[in-house]
Amino acid sequence: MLDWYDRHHRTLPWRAEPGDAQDPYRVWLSEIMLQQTTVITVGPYFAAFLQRWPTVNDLANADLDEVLHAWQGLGYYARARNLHKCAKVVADEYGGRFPDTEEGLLKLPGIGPYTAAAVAAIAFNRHSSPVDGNIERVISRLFALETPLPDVKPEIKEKSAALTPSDRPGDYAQALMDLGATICTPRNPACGICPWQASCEGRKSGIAPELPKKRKKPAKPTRVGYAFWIRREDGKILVRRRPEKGLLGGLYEVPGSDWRAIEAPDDVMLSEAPIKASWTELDGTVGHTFTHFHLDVTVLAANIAESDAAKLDGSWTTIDGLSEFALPTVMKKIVRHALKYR
DNA sequence: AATCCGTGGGT
DNA sequence: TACCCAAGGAT
Repeated sequence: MLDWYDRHHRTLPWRAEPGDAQDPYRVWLSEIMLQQTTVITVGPYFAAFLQRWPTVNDLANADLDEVLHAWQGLGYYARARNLHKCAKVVADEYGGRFPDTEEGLLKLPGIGPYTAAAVAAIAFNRHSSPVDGNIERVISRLFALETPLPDVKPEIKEKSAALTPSDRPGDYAQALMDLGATICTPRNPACGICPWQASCEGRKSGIAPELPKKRKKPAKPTRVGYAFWIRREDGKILVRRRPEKGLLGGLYEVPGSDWRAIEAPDDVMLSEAPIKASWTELDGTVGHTFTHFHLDVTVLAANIAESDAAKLDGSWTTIDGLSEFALPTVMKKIVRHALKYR
């Protein structure tokens, strides 16, 4: 496997050249960003973070709002909140140095079993065996494990750990992930060029492409709601910061109603507007899909007097000034819709 | 243990 | 279109 890795070595922004020492900060930052996120998506975010905050101490000294702003669009925003929290812990309690063991790393915010093992192996050459989605796929196929996820996870971890060599465990882990990303792919795996084809039980029995088995996910429900596009006399728009926990926590939003499974009567929705006003319903709706539900938002627009605006909580901003706020993708869509139809 | 938590690309 | 999937973690 390491032979294959050396021959097919991918140069990635966070990966040190062969023989060079790894920077734990870069390894950690990349691993957090790569959680449930593709390499191609992470690239520019990683570069921007590294340029703006070259060390963990720099990141620790940033404001959370700055970090969320730099993270906007990447999703799973709890990662950004925990990233910042973790940087502060490392800077303030660990002298700016990451713990160099799996157990030590596991104690830090935002670092779970996978990331602790990955950073320990890649940054500190510890004999750890991270198991991500790629490695779950590779191992379940190699041993033809037909038990569905997540039940089979402990068995995968056991098999994977037994295979991990003492020499270059970090490169070994990255090799397995590269194998899963480029050859042992979810669909149409390229078994013919796989370095493990001779010993792969899944290939022998012809079930490799169907593994790992997973339980079917429940269908996503649709929720509906209103967004209130409120324009002050000077043309500025009202935005507000969402609570720090939960969906899109800590990011900014165009004020809105609750998002409900069933459309509520107009008077209920309007009672949730920040202010009484003469609303104009804009054409069409804004659709967005989150992890566990679809959302359809209707945008209501109103111009309000300066005296009324003074009663409202939030921040008033010009259209251009919106770029200074951390807006999740659904809110960017709402802004675009409002500007198009208003 | 099961649920919550984003987004963009591929098929 | 409607799914699936991606270097998962917190509660």
